[in-house]
Amino acid sequence: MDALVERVTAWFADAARDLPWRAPDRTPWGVLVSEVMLQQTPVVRVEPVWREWMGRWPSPADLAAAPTPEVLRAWGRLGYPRRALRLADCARAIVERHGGAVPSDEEALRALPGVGEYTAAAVRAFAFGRRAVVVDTNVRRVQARTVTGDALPAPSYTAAERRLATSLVPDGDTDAAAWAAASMELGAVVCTARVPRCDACPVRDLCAWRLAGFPPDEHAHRRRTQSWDGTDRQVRGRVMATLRGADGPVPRALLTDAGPEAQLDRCLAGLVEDGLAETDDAGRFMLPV
DNA sequence: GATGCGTGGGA
DNA sequence: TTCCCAAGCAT
Repeated sequence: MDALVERVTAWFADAARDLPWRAPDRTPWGVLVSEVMLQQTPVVRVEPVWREWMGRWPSPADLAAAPTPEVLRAWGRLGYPRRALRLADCARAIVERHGGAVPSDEEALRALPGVGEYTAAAVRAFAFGRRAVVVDTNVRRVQARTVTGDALPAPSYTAAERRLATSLVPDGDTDAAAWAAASMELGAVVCTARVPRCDACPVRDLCAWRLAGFPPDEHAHRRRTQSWDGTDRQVRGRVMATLRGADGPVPRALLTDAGPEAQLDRCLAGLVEDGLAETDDAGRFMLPV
């Protein structure tokens, strides 16, 4: 197991992508912002938004004071706009609870809006260089293949995976943080889900999945292909795109292209409920002030 | 523990 | 074209 960690870490020292939230002048806040934006959203789409965002709101206090419509417009088309609201809530919580400085304690991080097990660990490791068990979808896949010998991890994160991940993390802060970054990077650029680049892998000779002859994914039948066409998500996305692009309040009549009447009303109510939209006295819709 | 939640690009 | 899926979280 040591060889796995050492070699992946050594590989990373050379192969790491040059990302702005990894720059020497990065801040804990910048790291936190990147982690939230990267929740289910690819690096290539996050990078330009992150740069714009950090130029505009370089500290938690800056974002805490930002008007919500500007926050939602700056979030743009990253997807899951509730993350933008939570990030603003998170900024306010950091100001109120921590004097405007991102905490390094994992429990305090976990208590922030939009920060779960993964993000708290990632911020601790990447922003503060401290030891943490950082397990994202990349790490799960790398573990599943190199150690367990499976093509892909189970659909949901298991206790066994957490135990294995914990056992792999080196003792010291520096080594642990390096392993976190390296294992994620390997999964992101080499040990990819669809077409892994095994010839570029630093640990192909010890990979349990390869040594077993690349057995197929045993969970394939359980991986539900998430339908998209006609979903509330699609309708909500269309409504939000319209509201972001509008200068002022939008009459409901201008939103009917988003979906069937009943579904539209359900989605509008949901967006208001979620704090992503508001109505005025005339019943028009807009981004929440 | 299962669901709901956006979006766009690559195979 | 269709399908898959990308640094998860909250409920």
